Amino acid sequence: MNPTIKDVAKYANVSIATVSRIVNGLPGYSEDTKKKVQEAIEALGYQPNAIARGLINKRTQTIGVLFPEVSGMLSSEVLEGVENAAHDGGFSVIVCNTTSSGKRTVKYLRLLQEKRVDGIIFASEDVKEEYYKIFQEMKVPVLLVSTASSNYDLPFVRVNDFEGAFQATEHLIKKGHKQIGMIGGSKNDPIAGVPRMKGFKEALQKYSLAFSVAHITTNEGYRFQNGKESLPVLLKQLPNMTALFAASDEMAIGAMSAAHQLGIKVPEELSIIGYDNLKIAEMCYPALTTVSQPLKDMGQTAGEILVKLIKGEEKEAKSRYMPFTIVERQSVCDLRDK
Amino acid sequence: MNPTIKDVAKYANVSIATVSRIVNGLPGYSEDTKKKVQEAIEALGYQPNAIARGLINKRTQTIGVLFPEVSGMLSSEVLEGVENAAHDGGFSVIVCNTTSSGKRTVKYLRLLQEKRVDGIIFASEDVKEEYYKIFQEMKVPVLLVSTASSNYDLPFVRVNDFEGAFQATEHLIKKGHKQIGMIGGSKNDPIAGVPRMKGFKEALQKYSLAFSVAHITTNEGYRFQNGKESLPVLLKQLPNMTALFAASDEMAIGAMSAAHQLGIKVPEELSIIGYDNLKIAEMCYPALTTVSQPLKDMGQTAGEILVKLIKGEEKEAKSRYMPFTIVERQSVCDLRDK
DNA sequence: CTGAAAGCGCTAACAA
DNA sequence: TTGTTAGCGCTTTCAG
Repeated sequence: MNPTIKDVAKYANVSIATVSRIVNGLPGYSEDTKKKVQEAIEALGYQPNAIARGLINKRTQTIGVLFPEVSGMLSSEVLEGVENAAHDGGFSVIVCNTTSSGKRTVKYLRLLQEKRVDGIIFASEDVKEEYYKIFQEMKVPVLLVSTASSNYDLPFVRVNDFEGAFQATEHLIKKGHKQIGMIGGSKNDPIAGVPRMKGFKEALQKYSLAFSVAHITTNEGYRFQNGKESLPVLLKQLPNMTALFAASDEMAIGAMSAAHQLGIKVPEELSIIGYDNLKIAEMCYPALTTVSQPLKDMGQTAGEILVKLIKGEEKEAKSRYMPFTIVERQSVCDLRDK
Repeated sequence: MNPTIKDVAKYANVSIATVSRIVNGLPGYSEDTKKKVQEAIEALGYQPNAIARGLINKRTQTIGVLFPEVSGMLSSEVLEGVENAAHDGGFSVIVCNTTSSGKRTVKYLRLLQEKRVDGIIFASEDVKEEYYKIFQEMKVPVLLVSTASSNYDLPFVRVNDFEGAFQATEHLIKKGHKQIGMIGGSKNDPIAGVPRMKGFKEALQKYSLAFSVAHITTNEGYRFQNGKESLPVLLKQLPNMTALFAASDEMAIGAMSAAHQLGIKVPEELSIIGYDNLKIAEMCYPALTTVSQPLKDMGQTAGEILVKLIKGEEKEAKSRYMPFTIVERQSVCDLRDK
């Protein structure tokens, strides 16, 4: 067994209260006893038991983070930021992979409740009523990252997707493109689906360019495969398309891959702009021009806000829109050059 | 405050001991009281407090996982497997990002010790003496994933890197390549560095092909940038190289990117084989032929073994070499066709 | 079948 | 400056 505070007290010939004070840096002892106790701690290799502390303090110094997919490149960057902020604030993070399953999410939420985590970060998924109820039961701060809740008032940290999509499309337009298509997400996705399509549409309209349903393909997910399969159908719908906006980098790269196979040159014959700025965006060829979400920063910010909320340094959580930028690489060509 | 076992007992007019028995599925009560208690639990929304349980059971149902970089694509796949296995076994996982810093690693280990985690998974990094000492102090099972310890006897789950590299090289040779180069890792890396270079070298020798220091470039890391910068120097050292083996997918793709920029066609003029089979391997163009490590499986297996060890279902942990395969895609051409 | 009570390791009054 | 003591919420003997 690990030595306990009692062992230390006995070894140093003091009471456990004194040891506790010294360990916690509270006032109330002489330099002399302090030294004695520290020697005892050293000699015994004493480590305070965080579990016992948690029981009494009602604080576990732990937060839970829920992702739909921990191995996704998007999640993992966000996670890194969260973990970093948590660590700096003296918290540990428990990761939960919901796999987008409602049952699993609820199960995890219950678990986090039993483990008495001090706060929760919920990422990239819509908040169902079920979840919201548990959040309320738990009475711990909850923060949404790269998602928002349509139905409930929960603080979030994310990018303005409408704006991001709008500017991405505008970027294409300003490069002289007039026939622009979009590989979109799901119509039922109120977070990454609808707003990005809306941003695309409104950008076209602002510049008086043609827009119809034929300009967009929708997809179940935002993966490579979705993009790859979407390109041919978009091409059929919009034969003289010179540029496209994909609602995710993975889809953009899928489209790029399909283009290669079809013998379509990127960007000479087809310009592509993505969304996310994952690490792969600069690894593919040609390197992908994309809307950069500050993923790690978003995680970090969410973590920091959550920690402040837990510590009571901040009372009301205010939502944050994070700035995005358009990162120009090689996948978009300028039509005006010709 | 959350309701406690006391509240339930009072509500149901029984003792806390009885509630405890029912909650834990132990025998010793009538159907009648069981019903009463369950109603009380329902009515109060009682959730057992895992912290209090942990204090008494000396089990937190939590494991710690340490990665040098949680946002790496390799780490995140392993993490997914670990999380999955842990969850199935009734454990939560705390992630720790060591950033390859010794100090930070030690700090985390201490933290996990204080939090009384039941086991540890240590990934992708060499085990320093400092760490090993803490492992021993903690007296919890430790499992290494995709790494091994040269100095200490710790169970691991990984791929045989020498064999993987050997077969990757052999694959190139069997496709008729004779001038083969390698973009290697670090000479000081006993895990992914040395064995892969050795595998490369011995494969060449087995087939009586030329080998010299000029056939390998070494790198600090295994990143895209390393590969990108390595290609030109390797090309200078080995001007008539027709194929190369990169010690990681990221480096392979970096080399591919550099090749594109130099106007070298892959695979027609230069074949490339990677190592890892990350998700990006099938996303790049041409899709990367590579040595596939079953990353998620490795994490899953490690998680499962650790859980068994914790539960005492297994006494001695045996190390496991996981099978790898060569995934043929489009980045290697067959010279014999000509 | 059920309850009283001890105690897990610690913190925080309250005394001394 | 120090020690005593009462819990935190739970499990687990040990009686009844």
